[in-house]
Amino acid sequence: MGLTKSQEFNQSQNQLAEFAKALAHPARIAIIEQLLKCGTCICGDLVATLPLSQSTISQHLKELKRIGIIKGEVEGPRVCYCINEKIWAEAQTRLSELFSSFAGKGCC
Amino acid sequence: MGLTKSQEFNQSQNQLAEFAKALAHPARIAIIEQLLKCGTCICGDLVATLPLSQSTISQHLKELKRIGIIKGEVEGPRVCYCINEKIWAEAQTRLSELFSSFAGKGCC
DNA sequence: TACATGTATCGCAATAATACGATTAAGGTT
DNA sequence: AACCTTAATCGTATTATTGCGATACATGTA
Repeated sequence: MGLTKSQEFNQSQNQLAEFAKALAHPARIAIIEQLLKCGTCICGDLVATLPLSQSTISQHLKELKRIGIIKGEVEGPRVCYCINEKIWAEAQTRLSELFSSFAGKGCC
Repeated sequence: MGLTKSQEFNQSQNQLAEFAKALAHPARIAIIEQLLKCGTCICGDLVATLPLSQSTISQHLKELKRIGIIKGEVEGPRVCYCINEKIWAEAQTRLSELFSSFAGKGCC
């Protein structure tokens, strides 16, 4: 049917998938990298840096905001974006839990 | 246009995005969790566990295999899947690099 | 060889994501 | 108020992803 059956999986699995989805596009990786590096930036900075239009970047920012990874603060006519420390740390924790649960049992 | 402009981003960004994409669906999280827990399993095990059809699960396995996160070994009539340690470790390294590069500079 | 088991692939349908131009909105500045 | 700057949203087109049934394939077993 083409409808992702999220409701058939548990909350932990869906949350992990959401965090991963935030990182699942090179443009969003680039946005996050810039935020990590600069601490803060406005949409216009990203438009100047990335090979995408303003509307597309705005859309990616919206998606990152929806997931919670970043937050934006209105600052006059512009919006200042930065990493949402709390959610960022949570994503880190959840993902590293997943990775570290590998016991290296080897293959068949 | 709808065409992801991967070629406009660097290899590191694309690779990170690919690793994240592997984890960006609850079904694939569930598959990976089962592999982490059991060490190894066949497609039929997953079909018994997950709320998805055999063909859909086979597709997710194919995607995970394409990215390299898992590998499959033919074992008689069945295929034995397991985590590809090397790639798994690389994904872990790359992702934790990203997360740990946060200096906590705070927002505007 | 005929059959059973387990997996991959094909074909299709539907939803989701990506991207852009144009427009709207919101906040300063003159 | 008129205008400029900046960002968000709308509308649309295109590609990607998800999902399933049916079928093909591959490998054992009777």
